[in-house]
Amino acid sequence: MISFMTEQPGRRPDNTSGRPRDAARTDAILTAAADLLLEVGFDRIRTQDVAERAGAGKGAIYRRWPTKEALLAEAIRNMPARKAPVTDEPVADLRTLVADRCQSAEEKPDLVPGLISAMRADQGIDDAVKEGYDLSYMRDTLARILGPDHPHIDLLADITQAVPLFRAAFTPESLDARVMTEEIVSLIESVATSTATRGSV
Amino acid sequence: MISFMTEQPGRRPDNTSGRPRDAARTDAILTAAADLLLEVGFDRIRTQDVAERAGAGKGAIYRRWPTKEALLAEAIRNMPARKAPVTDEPVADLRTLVADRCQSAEEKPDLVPGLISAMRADQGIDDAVKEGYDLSYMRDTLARILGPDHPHIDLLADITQAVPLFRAAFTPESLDARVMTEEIVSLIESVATSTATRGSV
DNA sequence: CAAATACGGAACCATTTGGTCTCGTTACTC
DNA sequence: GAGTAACGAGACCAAATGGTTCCGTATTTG
Repeated sequence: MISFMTEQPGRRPDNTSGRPRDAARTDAILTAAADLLLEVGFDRIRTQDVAERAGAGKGAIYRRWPTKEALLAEAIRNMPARKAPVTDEPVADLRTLVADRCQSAEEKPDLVPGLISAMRADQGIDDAVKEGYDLSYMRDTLARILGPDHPHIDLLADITQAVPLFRAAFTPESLDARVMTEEIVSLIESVATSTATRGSV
Repeated sequence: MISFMTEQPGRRPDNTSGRPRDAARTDAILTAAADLLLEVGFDRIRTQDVAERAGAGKGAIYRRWPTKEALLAEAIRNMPARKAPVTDEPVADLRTLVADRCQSAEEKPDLVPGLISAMRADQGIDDAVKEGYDLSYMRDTLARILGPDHPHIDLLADITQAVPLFRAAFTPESLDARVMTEEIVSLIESVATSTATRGSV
């Protein structure tokens, strides 16, 4: 998480005089941006929409961020990171993670496609998204099931993200979160069985 | 493949008089649109670009299609369908298909993200893409390896499409087509082994 | 040859939208 | 209280671009 700017070059030469920035406004704007990101996707957000939802004026936005992309990049970085549950049942932990991913794809189908679209249009967005895209929590969970050196961990981790995204975009009719979760977990169990049978590397 | 319009309501009440439409122009426009689709992705195509590349005027475009989306929808439908090779080595056939998919993701990383973006903006594009999205060739090949009733065929077929797309969008540094091909084929072989060991359903 | 329509090219129009500016007001420091 | 800057709201500006129209020309039928 990156904190909002406390000073802006050329705008606030003397930060002791005048009415101070309202931190609550900054927060409201970031929250509005994040909400819209989830609801309609990046490419359908207009600055006017963000301002209205935050109960703010566009001036309040551009006083804080130089461009729309800078605002949304910060909103993206502010989005909460996933954390992996750790119980003594690794497969149950995996199922929780996969289910979460599948549910997101089902309930907020516009988020990731919108991000893909935005990453193509703006380098700052591209950086922000890639920076936040850390699948190590998924790889760790898979490692507990398959063993730390299993050759398919990276691919399986990507699969847990890629398949829900893909189905949301191209075959929304096969996007039942529960079914998809079981398909994916079942596949991973199958891989685990295969390895166990043959003996690991 | 859908043929171009031979008559337009309100535009050509009498199709025997006047200079006829030039079929070569129609073709050049569709080709230009398809090329741009592969090169820069849907959302960066401007009608002016299509016209220039086709050596045509914008008038020639709008004489044939009512909107930009209609033109590009037809260009999408015109794109050649994949066909599955069938030898007596199903795994080799699979590798060919997967490699093709991975190479596309590597060489034309803007196509599919651009389509996703465009599907969000226009229903006609959404229809055209989904109509052309048939993974049965991949499922057939997988069925030859895993058996026709294997429970993971649908998921694995989606994986062959989704993972290259995902990596192209989010982790381009891990987008080596050869490596990715082997990862995916190896996973599928692993699943096949697992099934064979346990006996099929 | 006349009528009709397509052609490329360029000017043109209309809409959308990111970003700026202004106004009257409010909240802070000195 | 004086000075300064943030606030919401809305007018405003500028760029991009989908789509139309017009021009002079070429190609068809009759």
